Amino acid sequence: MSKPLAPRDQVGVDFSSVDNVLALVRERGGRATSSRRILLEVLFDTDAHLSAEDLAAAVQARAPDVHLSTIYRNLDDLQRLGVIAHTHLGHGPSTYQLASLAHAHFICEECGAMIEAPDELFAGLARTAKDKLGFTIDPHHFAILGRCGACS
Amino acid sequence: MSKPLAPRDQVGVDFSSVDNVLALVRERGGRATSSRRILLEVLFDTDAHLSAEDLAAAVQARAPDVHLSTIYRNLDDLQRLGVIAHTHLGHGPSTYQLASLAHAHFICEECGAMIEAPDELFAGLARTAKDKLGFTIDPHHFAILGRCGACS
DNA sequence: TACCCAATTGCGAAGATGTCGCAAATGCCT
DNA sequence: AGGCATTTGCGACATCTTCGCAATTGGGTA
Repeated sequence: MSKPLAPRDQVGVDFSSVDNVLALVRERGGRATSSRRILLEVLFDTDAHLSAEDLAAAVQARAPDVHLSTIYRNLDDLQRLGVIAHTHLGHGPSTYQLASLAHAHFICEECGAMIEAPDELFAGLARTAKDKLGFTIDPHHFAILGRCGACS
Repeated sequence: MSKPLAPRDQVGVDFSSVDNVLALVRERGGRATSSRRILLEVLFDTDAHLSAEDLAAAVQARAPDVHLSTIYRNLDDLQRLGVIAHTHLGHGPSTYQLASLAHAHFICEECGAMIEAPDELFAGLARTAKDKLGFTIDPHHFAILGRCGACS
């Protein structure tokens, strides 16, 4: 399970449950290991933005020997499958969540407040960037920094 | 020279030359050291996006003993004065440039291409974020990721 | 069901980037 | 020229992430 999943191969793929994802993992030559299953259960069970360390702690609550590096490797694998995505919320560690939950973020550089935003907000920029630069933006991967209302 | 410069104190401040900046440094209780001067000369002399290591290499070409940590400290100081700004271009180290040159960036997640963009492009998003979220965006600090025309 | 082998894991080391403490050196004011 | 606060060189440390490697394990096959 090492190559990225081409978009066309994802047609009809169902990421709606841990078992479905694990079935996909096997289809791709991967193994349904217990650390993988527990990690997925944690991810399916939250809508928070968790760092690799957070996830390791949650997984280790149920399987203490799972190593942080295993978490990182599984996160990479699941990301290549398109099941999860990671986001950079300003400085600090990356955070991970189910790809289906992806959305944009505004982070206040002063107080650190995070505002989650619907993609519609980026429709205008997406169109302009496409028209003027030929660039297709991904508003999810990196947060937009600035000042929140309270701090500005 | 440890406190940030309040915006009102910047009225009329002239950052247009190394000597002017150094004069400001002194005004604020700092010293016009040679590592500071050389670093500023390097920064004034390029419009590229240089990492701390890049800058250290450039400075060390003229003063071999300047340590990387000195570069970091001087960059912090100059940033607090508002002379320079740093930008995150996707993964990898921060890059630094004169604040007067600041602009937005689009980075292709596939090929790494960087497109520099005028701020006008963000006018719509800036207004929408302000209206709907009370949030004032800083489009310079973090790049917008996505796919360039060639890769999408 | 036992076997086999590639996929995965635990573990520690190492890499990348940035920060810090401290004693020595150095601007700059008088 | 002297005094002293600022700055510097240097190495250690902090944080986040990746990697090498030998041991383990999932799961298809006989």
